[in-house]
This record gives sequence, C-alpha cells and structure tokens, in this order.
Amino acid sequence: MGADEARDPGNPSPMTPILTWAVPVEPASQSIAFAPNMTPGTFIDPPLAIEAVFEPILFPSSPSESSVRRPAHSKKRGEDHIPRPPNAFILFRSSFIKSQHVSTDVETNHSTLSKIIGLTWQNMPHDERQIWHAKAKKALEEHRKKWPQYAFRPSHGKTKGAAEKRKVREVEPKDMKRCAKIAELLVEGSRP
DNA sequence: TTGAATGAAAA
DNA sequence: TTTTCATTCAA
Repeated sequence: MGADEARDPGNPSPMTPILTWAVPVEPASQSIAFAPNMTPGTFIDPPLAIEAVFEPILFPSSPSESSVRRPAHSKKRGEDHIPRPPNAFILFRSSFIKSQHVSTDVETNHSTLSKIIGLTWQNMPHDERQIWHAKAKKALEEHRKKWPQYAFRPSHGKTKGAAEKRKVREVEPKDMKRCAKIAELLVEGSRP
C-alpha cells in the first residue's frame, strides 16, 4: 500500500444526471431471515446492511434464455474441486456474455470481448458497479455457506517453467480504439 | 491449453 | 508486494 490511492482518474462529471434511481421496489417479499444455525446472540449487526441487491440498470441479464447452466469445465479438476467465488467483474462479464449484448455475433474472440467488457466496466457509473460488488458479496456469502471450510489455495509452481508467454495476437491499436468506442457507446446508449 | 479483462485472497 | 484463479469459449 502506500500513498498511491490516486486510483481515480477522470471522474469529474460535474453535470452527471445521477440517473434517476428507481427506488428499490422490494416490498416484504424478501424479508430478512436468520440462518437456521445462527443464534440471535451471535448476530453481529453490519454497519451497512445492503440486503437488497437491486438489478443492474445498464446491463440487465436477459430474462429469456437463461435457464440452462453449463457445468463450465467439468473436465479436469476432480469433482471435489471447489471453484473460487466469482468477483464482481466476473459476474458482470458472465451476465454480459449470456445477455448477448454484443457477443458472438460480431465478436467471437473472447479475448477481445474481455477487453470491451473491461472498458465498459470502467465506463460504468460507480453506482452500477457497486451493484455487482453487492452481488459478488452475496455470492461469497453463499459460497461460504455452501463450503464453510473452503480456503483459496493457489499453487505456486503452476506457470510451467516460467517460460515466456507467447502472445497469440496483440490487439492492434486501431482495433483497440474501436473497442473503446464500442464500450463508450454501450454505456452511453444504455443510459435512461 | 491459452488469451483477455478485474478483483479477492494467499504466499 | 506478486501470483493464482474465478468466467467464457474460439483457436
């Protein structure tokens, strides 16, 4: 760490409309419930209870065609393998791909897609990203609940002989600019 | 098996 | 601090 917290480049937005936050339409359908094994005595009240995880405004997941969940890479890794809990970006990316907002029809290269989605992620307003962070947090809680004893154990000597990673194809700057434009348009165009 | 992104957590 | 790995699927 250190004094390099200047991780917030241009984000002045002096005239950002702040998106009309459509109040959380979540009545009592999602009432807070204590876990069965949790005794009221041990309940620690979190400073900020963000129980309600609102749906993203900019890039909502497609309501249709989203039931068949593939086991991803069921090969390799024994069935005992517990996958890491997905972080906010991974969740966002998955949703983005599934939604087919821009995927496989125009770009089949997932590496490029990752670039576009990454740029889109950075262009997203803070509020929107926070929603995905909340989702990630929730996923983490579920993960902990499902595998309480899970712990991330990265293998050290994994990357082969530390050989040079050969790049398949570096995205040309021209295409890079195109990606940036796409990402920008994606966010701008999704604004209400 | 790799690439490509971001982020959480381990070493 | 650096490295691993979570998702995703065409090469």
